[in-house]
Amino acid sequence: MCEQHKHDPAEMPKTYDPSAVEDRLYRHWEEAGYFKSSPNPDKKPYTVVIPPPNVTGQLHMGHALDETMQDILVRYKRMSGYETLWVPGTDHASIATEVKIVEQMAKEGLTKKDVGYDGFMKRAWAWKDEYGGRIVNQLRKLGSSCDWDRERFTMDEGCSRAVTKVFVDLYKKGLIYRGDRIVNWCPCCKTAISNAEVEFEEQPSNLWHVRYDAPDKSYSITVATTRPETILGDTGIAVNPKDERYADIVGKTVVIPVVGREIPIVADEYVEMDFGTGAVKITPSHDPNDFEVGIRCGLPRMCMFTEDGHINELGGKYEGLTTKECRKVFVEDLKEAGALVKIEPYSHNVGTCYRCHTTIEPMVSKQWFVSIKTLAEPAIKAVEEGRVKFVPERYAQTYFNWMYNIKDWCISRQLWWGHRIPAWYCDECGETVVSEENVEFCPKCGAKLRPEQDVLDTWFSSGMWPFSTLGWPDKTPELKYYYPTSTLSTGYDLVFFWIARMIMFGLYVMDDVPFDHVFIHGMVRDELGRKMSKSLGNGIDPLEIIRDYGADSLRFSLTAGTAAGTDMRFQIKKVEAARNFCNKVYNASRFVMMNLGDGEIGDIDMANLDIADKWILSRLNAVIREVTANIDSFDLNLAVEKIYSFIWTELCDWYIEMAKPRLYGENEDAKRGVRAILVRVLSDSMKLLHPFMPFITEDIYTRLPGAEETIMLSSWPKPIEGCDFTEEAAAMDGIMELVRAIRNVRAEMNVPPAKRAHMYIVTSEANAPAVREAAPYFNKLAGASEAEVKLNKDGIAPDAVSVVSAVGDAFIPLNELIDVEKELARLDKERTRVEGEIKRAEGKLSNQGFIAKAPAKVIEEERAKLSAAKELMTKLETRIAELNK
RNA sequence: GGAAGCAUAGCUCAGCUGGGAGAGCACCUGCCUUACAAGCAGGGGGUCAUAGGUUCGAGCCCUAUUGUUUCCACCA
Repeated sequence: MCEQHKHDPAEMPKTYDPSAVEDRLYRHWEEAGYFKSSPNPDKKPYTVVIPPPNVTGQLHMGHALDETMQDILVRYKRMSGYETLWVPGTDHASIATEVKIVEQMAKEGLTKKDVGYDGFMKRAWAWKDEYGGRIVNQLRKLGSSCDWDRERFTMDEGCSRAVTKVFVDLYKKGLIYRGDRIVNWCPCCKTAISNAEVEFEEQPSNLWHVRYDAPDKSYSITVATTRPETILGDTGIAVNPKDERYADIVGKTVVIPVVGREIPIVADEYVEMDFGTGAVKITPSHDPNDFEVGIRCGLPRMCMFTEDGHINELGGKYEGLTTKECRKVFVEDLKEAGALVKIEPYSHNVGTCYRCHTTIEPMVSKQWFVSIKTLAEPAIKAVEEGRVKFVPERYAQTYFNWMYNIKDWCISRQLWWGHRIPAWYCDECGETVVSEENVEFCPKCGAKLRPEQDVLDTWFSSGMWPFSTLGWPDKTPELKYYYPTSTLSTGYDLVFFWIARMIMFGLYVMDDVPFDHVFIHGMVRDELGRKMSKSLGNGIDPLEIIRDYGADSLRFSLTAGTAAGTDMRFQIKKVEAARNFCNKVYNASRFVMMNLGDGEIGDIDMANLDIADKWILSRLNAVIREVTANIDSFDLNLAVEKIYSFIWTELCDWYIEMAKPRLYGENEDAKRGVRAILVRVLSDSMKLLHPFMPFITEDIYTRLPGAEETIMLSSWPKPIEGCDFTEEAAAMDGIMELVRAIRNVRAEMNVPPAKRAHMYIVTSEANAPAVREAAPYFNKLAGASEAEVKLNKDGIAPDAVSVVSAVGDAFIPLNELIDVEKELARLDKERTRVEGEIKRAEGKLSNQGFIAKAPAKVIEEERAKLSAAKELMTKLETRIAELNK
């Protein structure tokens, strides 16, 4: 027995120190192989793939929240008997990582050109090797129970093969094509990006009204534009075909001011007659709408910008200026030429790059696209049919909105870090070869092929994450057993980027959804509700919180008090509250272990339970049921709050106090009984809490007698059979209410806490057995020297302080202390409260509608409440009359 | 322009299928009661944004309004 106590509880320090526990336990778990999983036909699988963090990233609060959610589910399912696999890994994060490497090189005065492709890739892999392990170790600090043997990287051999195979397959089926389209161009990253990667920011600007004259000045037309510099690339002016103002000049030409080029006036439905002047300049190469108009009206394209956002050689004297500089100069020139009609202040949305926040320049260029509608259709259906469920449900709506309006996906990036597009071009005959294998010579003409330089959008590979990590394209046992995965947890910001792509690829490649549930959480904001960001400097480092308070406290603070899917503010006060809870849990367990004695801790002796025992066991059963149901429905906040209040209030504040008299007493049988219950209740509480606070619960659990090797592989608690003592538990609740009432009176009458008093509890025949059983607890809980249970008031001094309650009345002769005025005031307050209660209940019961339509159970409860209240009122009035005598 | 969320105690937020308003922190009072002062006991504090509606009954369902946040679209 004694050796089960790994440490002498008396030597346990008074406060819990997570730093002494967490790293040691994690190392032990990992070494013991508790996180490992392999296909097991005897069990149902539960699979989670981690949203792979950027390989060079650092752990932030968003990760902390995300990993905590996943670890809670994974640990819960593992304890519930599932074969549970959590696949960890990292994302190469093409553009994000490349931006960082370019920045790093800039510090050395180097550019990509200077180091060349090979030199750059060498640096990139070195960077990956240096920082790739960092975030993964930070995930360990949180307690994440991932199977680290299965760690993957989006650019590892297997994932890369998956990417190539899917690309080639889509190409062969005609679902990937290459063409000149208008794309979002980031002049800073020097690459095209997808629509999803553009963020719009409202910026104050102007609406410049510019007049275009006829070649012979016989007519003119004025347009309004927010981007005057693109006038250089104008190839037409468009008006609405119904617009009578311009009807007679449609088909004629005007001359671009300053530039001098002649362009046609065309008619297109796209133009709104009542916006601006009703005439729009058309720059097909630099505006998505103009691009479409250009196609419809047969206007030529003129690309004016270089890839780094400067005016190119077609810009004449403006060549070499940035678009911003050009705007300034060109507007001056327009003014000088007398073509600038007016400048109107105008605020509008400007597209920016989600990585570097540089203003996006829409530009026509040759890019690769996924023909997305074909993939989107089954993905929409899967969610409509509930094969993928969003939690909370409303995010399915967000998903549908995006999917219904989805545009072809630009997947090529003019970057180096990423999966190279498996395409080759023949400059001799113009052939394009797409192949899984490297090809050197043109199959048509035999000339040497030129390989594609572009890489794929990073989300192309992460979209395959749920199956590429399980071995696809190989037919692995893992793929067969673990796919589809179970729950995918992530923030709502990734619904389009990632979730949608995974569902599309999953259905296309695997012919099955990638996961059953998408569990969406919100963003972690700072104390003032602002986004945490580098520029604001308001980010809070989870690792610092872990260092100062422990991972358990961090996890608790991220879980409690926040509903799923909503943003939360990070408050250090919440972490402190969690830390205090850890300490409470720790001290409760210290108390239990200090009082275990030397004998063996047996099973709960069902034949010798007293009313307090029955109460706590009933409560434990209820909490087990509720917490289990809450986790099953993803209400993690409700679950953890219930465990919190069960442990703190019911176990610590009440049951442990009620256990003390027996533990400190002489009766060995009673001691044995109460010890068994304490151990069971504490042990089950630790299990319920374990998914949320893995470290402290393991630390405590493994010290308890009868514990298994580790809590994380122990079985999830089930309600104890035969321990739902409805009546006794209700009676105990009544007694607790009486105790609270007595404490209240003592406090209000300023009775010194140390002052003990003889008490009489007058109760009914029906309640007497329960009250008799509970009588000893009044000593400890209500400051009684003795509590004498009686069926009437005979022999009780008439001036004793009285406390009335449903279960019985307490009388405390404190003659020297009683203050009749005060006592009357207190009773009067009580009477007002009870009066209200009677009025409310009577109101309900006299309502015919209520009687006729409310469920019988509700009516019955209401009747019971009314009679209890009336009984109380009688007692109160009697007492008030006595005192007034 | 479209959509969604939020509005509950001084603060930050819970409140599951409608049946007597909760937590943490803060505040007031009293306690070092041999698990815990990071604690214990007691207390004050809310016409649940506003106006209607449905219902026997609404913080919860419906409609409108106001405020607020976010997402999507991007009419120059």
